Amino acid sequence: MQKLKKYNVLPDLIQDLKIFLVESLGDDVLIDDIEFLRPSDEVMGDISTNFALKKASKFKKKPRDFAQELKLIVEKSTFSVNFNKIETAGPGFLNFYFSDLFISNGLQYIKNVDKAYGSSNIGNGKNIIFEFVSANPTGPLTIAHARQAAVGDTLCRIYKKIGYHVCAEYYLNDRGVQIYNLGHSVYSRYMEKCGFKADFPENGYKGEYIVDLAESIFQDENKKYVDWEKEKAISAFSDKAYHVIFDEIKNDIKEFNVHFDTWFSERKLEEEGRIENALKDLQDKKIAYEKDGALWFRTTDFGDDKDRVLVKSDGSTTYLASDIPYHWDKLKRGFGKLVNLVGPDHHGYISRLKAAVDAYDEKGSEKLKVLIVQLVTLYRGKTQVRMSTRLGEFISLRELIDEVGIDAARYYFARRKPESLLDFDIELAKQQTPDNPVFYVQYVYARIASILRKYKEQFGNRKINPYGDLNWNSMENGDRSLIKSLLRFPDTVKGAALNFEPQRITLYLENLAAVFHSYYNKNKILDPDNTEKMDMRIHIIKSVALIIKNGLEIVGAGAPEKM
RNA sequence: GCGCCUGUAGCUCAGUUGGAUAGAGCAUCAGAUUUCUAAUCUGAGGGCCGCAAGUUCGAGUCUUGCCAGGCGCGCCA
Repeated sequence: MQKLKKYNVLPDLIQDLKIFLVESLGDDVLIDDIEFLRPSDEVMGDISTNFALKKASKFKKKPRDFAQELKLIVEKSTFSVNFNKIETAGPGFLNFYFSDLFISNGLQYIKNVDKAYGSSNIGNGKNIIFEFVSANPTGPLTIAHARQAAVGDTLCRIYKKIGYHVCAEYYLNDRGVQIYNLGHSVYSRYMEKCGFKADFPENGYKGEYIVDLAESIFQDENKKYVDWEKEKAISAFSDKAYHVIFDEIKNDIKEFNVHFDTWFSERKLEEEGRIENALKDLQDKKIAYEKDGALWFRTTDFGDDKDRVLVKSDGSTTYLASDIPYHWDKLKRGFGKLVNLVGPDHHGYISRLKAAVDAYDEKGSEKLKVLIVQLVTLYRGKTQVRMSTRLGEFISLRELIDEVGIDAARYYFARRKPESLLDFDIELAKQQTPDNPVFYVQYVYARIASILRKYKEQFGNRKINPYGDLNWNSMENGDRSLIKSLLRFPDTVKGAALNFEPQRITLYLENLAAVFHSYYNKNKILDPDNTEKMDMRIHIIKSVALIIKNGLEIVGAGAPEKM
């Protein structure tokens, strides 16, 4: 007699079942032909396959007959122990219902691996780099940056979970015309402060923070710079200003629970001569040429609709000129996948960037994934808040953290598909009403924490059954449904990662929370008259709490013990 | 004009990458607490999935063409 095949994790069961079916059916079937999905309704089973429906014609059989054959094959196999029943249904679906053995094994597995539950080794240690935010250090981060930060950080956490070696990087534009504008703006405010009439730059930054910076320099060094030659002073002010602003950016990002591994400096790229080298390289390869006194990148060779300027006729370089060696550097560092999160205004830039990486590596553009993170439309109640960094009108990340709170903000940003526009009503978000789904999810954790406190208080002296000795016979349908929700977590993490869709995590959490709250209302957990059931349920809700906490952590929010 | 995104309930959005009877929250209405946290739960109403063709056993999902909205198309960043 063959040994029965027991499983702990859903993906493993499905994978082996596919392999088994391929072996049983012979050469004509590929593993990718077989697909398992989740029926829309629980009464239609826990997992189901449409294989019979899809391939019946190939086997010259009627779909329902074919499904019936498959049903018998699995029933006779060593897999049958994982299923309570298998049924053919509809036009030719085959529906599988989990056995209590599979369900209880699954729960036991969650308990055993604890915090690692949901992790997998799909990435197999491959290197992936996420570049996001990368805002110019010329002003505070806005709410649009906040969304990018939240989405990027969450994606990084998800990819770590599925076994990738992840690098989160911030590309710092610490040179160039915007940094000059920043210095010039502060210089003008400083000169005004010192009683001189100063010309404010046309594209200068008009925010109040510029005045504050000038004020602070005046406090520290008084009228020291008044006699300096203008350009020299502006250069000094540029340096001072961007360091102060960049430090604030770093602080805000850290407080927002967002982690960067590396901060890549454009200025350093220039100082090391790598921009120049890259341009020379392109010219040697004849994919850059001079025309009208400028240097052009022949991006049309790579599918762009027109060539792009690298060096302007005034001798200064464009962003693209720096981005080329920067992205080559990413490839040199051994990243097999480059993910860039950018705003929708950079959309036209994608083909340029693809050309840049292709110029270095034939497969460069396959490795590069540019994810557009859409804008946030901000509301205060019904009124839309218009934003412009240069005009100094915005809601900063700092204000967002202060007003809305980190948990709610992070959760809110993770909740929507990155490429969808997001309406963010500050008034609503800061009200902390039940409208806010993060509280609904966090409440699960707080409720369970409360039950566990009470359990310890009332039954703390009781000897608790070792986990393996739990009596699963007392499982009811409510228990089964709740555990089955828990078994979906690993696949959810995988799907969120491979599709770059963090909202799948929050969606899962809200669904799990709904299942739990409903369960809570119907089932008494602490029941001294039935300690076997109580022990079992304590283990179930501990696992629920574990996954809620794991899930919230992925989106950067916390799980409070009390609310 | 070209390109990208979006269009699903009154509102905000899901829809597991082509599956079975299209879902949830809010709002509206009707209920639930001698009980572990009511920030909760149970139920009801609410739909031309923008429109029209096509692909096939099967389409909210894929293709094409329209319609509507948003954004981008510089020797700006």
